[in-house]
Amino acid sequence: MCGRYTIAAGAEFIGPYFDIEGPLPEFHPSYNVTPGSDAPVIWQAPADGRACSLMHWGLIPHWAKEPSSKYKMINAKAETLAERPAYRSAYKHRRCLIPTSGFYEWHSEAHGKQPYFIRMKQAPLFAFAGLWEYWEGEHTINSFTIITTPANELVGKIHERMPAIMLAENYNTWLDPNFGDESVLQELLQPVDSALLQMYAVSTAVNNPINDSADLIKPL
DNA sequence: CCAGACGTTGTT
DNA sequence: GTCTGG
DNA sequence: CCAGACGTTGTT
DNA sequence: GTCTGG
Repeated sequence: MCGRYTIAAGAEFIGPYFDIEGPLPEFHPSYNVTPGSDAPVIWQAPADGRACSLMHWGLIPHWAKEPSSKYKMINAKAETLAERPAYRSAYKHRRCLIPTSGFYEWHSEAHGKQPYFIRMKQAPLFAFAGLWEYWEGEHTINSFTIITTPANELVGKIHERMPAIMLAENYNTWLDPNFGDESVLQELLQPVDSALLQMYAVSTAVNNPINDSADLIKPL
C-alpha cells in the first residue's frame, strides 16, 4: 500500500513539471507526508486546464455525515475502483495526480518492521494516480486517495502492494474527465516496471510522523 | 419497505 | 484491542 | 503508514 | 448517493 511518501520539491518545481498555468498553492517540501495532512494534487475540470490544489489525504465520501468520521480512505485498490460505491463516481469524473519524489513501505522482519524508500531512478519528481472527492458542509473539503496495485518484482521483495505510478506520457488521458474507456484506464494503472525504480532500507526515524528531514531518505 | 454500510492492509 | 492524530 | 491515547473527579 | 441485508 502507500501510507507515507515524500515531496521534496516546492511549488516552483511542481508548476512547470505538470504544466500548471493557473495559481499554485503554498506548501512546504516534506520527507514525511502522512495521512490526514494536506498535500498538492493535480486535477482537471471538465472544460478547463490542469490545476493544482491542496487537498486532504484520506478521501471523504460526499455522503459521509461527518468529515471526521471513519470514512477516510487513504488507499483505493486499482482492481475494484469501478465497483466500490465510495470510489465509483470519483473514478469516472475526478481522477487526479499526486506529485511525489518517492514513497515508503515497511517490511515485517524478525526484529520488527524495517522501512524502505522507493524512488524513480530517472525522475526526481513523478506522480501517483489518485482520485479526489469533495464534501459539502459548512466549508467544502477536498480530499484524495492514492490508488494501489499489486507490487512489481522489486517492491514485491518487501510488500504485497504499492502505489500506482502514472507515467508522464499518460497524464493527459488519466486527467481528462471526459475520457471514459475503462479498459484503457485499467491499463494505465498496471504496476510500473521494476527497472524504473530504486529501493533501499532507511532509518526507522521515518516511523514517527513528527520527523521530517532529508536524513529520512538516507540509505542505511 | 427501511436500516445500515460504504475501505485497505496485514495478520491470524 | 481499537481509535485518533500526525 | 506509525505513534500515542485510551478516564473521571476534584483541586490548583 | 447507492447497494445490501433483513
